Amino acid sequence: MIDLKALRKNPERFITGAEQKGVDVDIPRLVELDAQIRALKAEQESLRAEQKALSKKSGFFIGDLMKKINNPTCPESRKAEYQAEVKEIKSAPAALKAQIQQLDEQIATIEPEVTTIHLGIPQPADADVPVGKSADDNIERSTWAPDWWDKNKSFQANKGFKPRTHIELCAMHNLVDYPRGVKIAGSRSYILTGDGMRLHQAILRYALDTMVNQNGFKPMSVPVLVREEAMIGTAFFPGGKDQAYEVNETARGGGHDMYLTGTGEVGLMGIHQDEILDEADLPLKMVTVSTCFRREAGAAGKDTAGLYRIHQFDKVEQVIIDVADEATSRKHHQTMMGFVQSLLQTLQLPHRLLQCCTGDLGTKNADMIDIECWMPGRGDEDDSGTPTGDYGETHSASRLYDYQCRRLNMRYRQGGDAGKGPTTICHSLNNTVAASPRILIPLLEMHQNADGSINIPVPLQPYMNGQEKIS
RNA sequence: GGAGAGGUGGCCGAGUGGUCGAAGGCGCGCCCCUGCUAAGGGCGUAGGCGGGUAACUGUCUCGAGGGUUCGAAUCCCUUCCUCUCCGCCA
Repeated sequence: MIDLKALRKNPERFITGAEQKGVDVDIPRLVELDAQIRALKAEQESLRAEQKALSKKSGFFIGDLMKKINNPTCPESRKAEYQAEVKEIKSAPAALKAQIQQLDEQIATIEPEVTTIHLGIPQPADADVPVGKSADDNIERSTWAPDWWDKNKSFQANKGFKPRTHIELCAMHNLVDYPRGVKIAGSRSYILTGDGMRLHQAILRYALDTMVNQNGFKPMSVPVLVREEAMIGTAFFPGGKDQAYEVNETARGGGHDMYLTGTGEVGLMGIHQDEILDEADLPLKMVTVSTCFRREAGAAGKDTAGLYRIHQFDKVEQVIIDVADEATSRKHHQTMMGFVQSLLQTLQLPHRLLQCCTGDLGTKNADMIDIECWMPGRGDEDDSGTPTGDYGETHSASRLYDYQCRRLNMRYRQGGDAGKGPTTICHSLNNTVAASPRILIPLLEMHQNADGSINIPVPLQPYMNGQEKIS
């Protein structure tokens, strides 16, 4: 959610920002309605002030008269007299009341539209984010590959044999059971079996442990079934509503519909919703591992085979909540990406950093860097029917300034809730640490041997009881 | 699922229709007093929105939403949440 004060001051900035992100939102309309609503409220407030003053002045008189009237010993003739007096005293505030109510109605007709437009305005991208329409306009910033891999050569040229896709490798070693997954849960479902499940757990645990033990993040277990407020607060709703599974509890008499989260970010960011944090406690660095649910609406037919695009997966997610300072936010962004890069390096996975263009940022981000791993089984096939490989997104690092925390009403100041001085809305960032089973794709494909066996990267071996190979 | 109790400021806790944004206590901050640690005294201590360069000021908020009333923390309705007991249960 953007700052309305900032909008009043400089609507052009937000209009341009929305255009660059390809978001259709009527900002001039909001500016107009905002002015209207403020004028109405100002008028209403002055009426209220008058009403209150009158009420304070006459309250005791009325109370006193009412007591006399209600007294059984009061003669009827006096009662009528008192009643007339009460009626007169009441007439002035009563008239104000009607006016106030009328203004209330006017405000109520405008307010929903204001809220709808307000929530729909995207955070303008930072000036250094390239302007573009779609993922095609994203820009590669850097690449990394282990010594034994030359990214300019084919898989065969690098390793001396043709690659099997992760689908073939999974079938070969019984790592995944797709048909039974589909039987249970429908398309895009799967069952990790045996070493598949072990490897999945190993990478998650390795990622979590690294963040906690080496990088100082606090591990959290958070709800994945949440209220709509949490989805709106974290800015996934209203825009992404069709991407989330809905648990329709109201239809069966429950209090609230619930939603399954598509990322642990929702739970982590929701923790301190509506709180005033102590500046001394910042930054908050938290990590969670959670199951993520995504409907993948609109992706029909895309990446249907394998583990790439699925409805349910597990993800280790990192977030940082800190003071409202651009330089600090930018620094955190780099640091968080650094954690991912070194993780991928220890796993010997070639990858690149991709600067997302304005059109690919999503509404809430001022900046977003995707990290993509090289997946030999993706991409076009050559003449012999062998895939030529391609990068596939495995991580996404977002920088949001105060856009998300404003919605969450998450603030900080000296001394926290009981402290003094002005409150400031926090800045937030989030970044994938590892999402599995998608990360298994490059892991299996890059570490396969000519005979189809798969080397388990050294850091994961302790999590697999010392096992070095899947064969 | 059944029965009951309750939601007030950072915390505890008063307040059942009128000057209550809310007594009192704790905590916290500043100051004073006091020659050791301790104790005492004074003042100050909610957030949002709007207006003002500012001092300041208007308004809203006592779980949430709605209603009654000239006036609601206080009355009515709805709802959410928490706690206790029973049942069930990973």
